[in-house]
Amino acid sequence: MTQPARKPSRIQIENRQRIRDAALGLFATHGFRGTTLDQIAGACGMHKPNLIYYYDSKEAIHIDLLNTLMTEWLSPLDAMDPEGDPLEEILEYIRKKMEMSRLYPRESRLFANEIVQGAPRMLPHLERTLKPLFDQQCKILEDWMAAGKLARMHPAHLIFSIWAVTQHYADFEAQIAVLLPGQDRFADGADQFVETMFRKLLTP
Amino acid sequence: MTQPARKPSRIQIENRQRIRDAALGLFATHGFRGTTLDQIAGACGMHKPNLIYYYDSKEAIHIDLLNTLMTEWLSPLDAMDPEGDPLEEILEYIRKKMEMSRLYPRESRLFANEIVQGAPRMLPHLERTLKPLFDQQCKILEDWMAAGKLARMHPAHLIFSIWAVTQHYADFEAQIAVLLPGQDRFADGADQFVETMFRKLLTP
DNA sequence: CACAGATTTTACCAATTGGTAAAGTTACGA
DNA sequence: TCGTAACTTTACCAATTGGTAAAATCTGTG
Repeated sequence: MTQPARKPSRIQIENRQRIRDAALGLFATHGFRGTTLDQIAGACGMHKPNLIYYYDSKEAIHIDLLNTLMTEWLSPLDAMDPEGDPLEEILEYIRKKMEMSRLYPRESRLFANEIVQGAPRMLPHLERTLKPLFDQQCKILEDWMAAGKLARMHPAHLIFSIWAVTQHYADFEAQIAVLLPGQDRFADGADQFVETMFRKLLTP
Repeated sequence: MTQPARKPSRIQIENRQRIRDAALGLFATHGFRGTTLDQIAGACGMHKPNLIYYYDSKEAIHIDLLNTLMTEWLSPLDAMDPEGDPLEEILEYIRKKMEMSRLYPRESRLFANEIVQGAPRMLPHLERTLKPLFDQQCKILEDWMAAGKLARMHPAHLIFSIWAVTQHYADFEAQIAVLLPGQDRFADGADQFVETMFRKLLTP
């Protein structure tokens, strides 16, 4: 499966990174089929066959991106502490998600693309990795609500709404840019709005 | 621009509709470049050159879909009445948006695809059609807040959050299906959660 | 029915695209 | 510094794809 085998050389590490970086932006905006190997090659100053030297196929690049995405993407959710202050734990999670939309919009859009298209290459990942984590966090939320520390609501839909609102700023950036022109979409009040919104929702 | 010219015959009307219906589903899930004319032809039981008989090009089909989408998509937003009860007007808008996610997920995903990819064919539409309507609705919201009928908040971000949460159920359906398996994603409590969420947020 | 125009089908084409073969070049340890 | 393995480049290919030409067929109307 992996191609040149054993110890990746310095050049291999660097060039694979260059390829991933170029491919990430292209896949995120044009989708998998909308991106050509020539585009990726051009974006990272390499020749097409050189890509295939580092990755078996175009699909292999995509899969590699989705794999690394999956782990890094979920880390903030994993960090919620059942022993911490419920409201602050959730608000901190929301802050991290907003920061990710600001710093890594390409990753957010890559994920959005994959899910909108029915998650053809991610369904197993979602089942094996996301689902258990999701269930676990739902349980934590339920316990907090049962203890009266949070307003009662459907925990799954709460998580969905957090994902929806925070990722919207990355995924629908083009639309927001039209509707709030000239403004910094984040500095402008998005963070404050989102924090206020969920604080109001969650306070018992 | 338009091809066969004057009065569209019965057959033309029917077949264009068949083409649009097939293309909508395919564009929504595979994106523009990820969809082939052969796929569209196969999905509506026609031959490829027959599509070109009714539409000048693949792009013409896509543009036609986006045009009709744009008008139908915005109609619920347009229906908000400045004279009505603020909370009920907004909640009714939210209900309509949830219903649209339930009834027309393909349209929602087509729109999402287009925006995630930077709205290459919709930017003018967004500027000319959506922006004025958006500004007008923001003004209405501001007036309601100034009159103390709604909690004070940034009206633009309020609208974004409504769009984000309601469209999430259509656009991320594949993810939700994994996380809430076997359940009807809408009947299960999405509507109730969303209504409660925004009622709590908006109540002064 | 007859027939003109509308519609459908078959055969085809040029460009693009993912990928390969193999020759050339570079980096690096002995 | 020399040789070999790692890396890069050039040329190429088969399949796919958007689209065309034109023959075949169908439809509605006088």
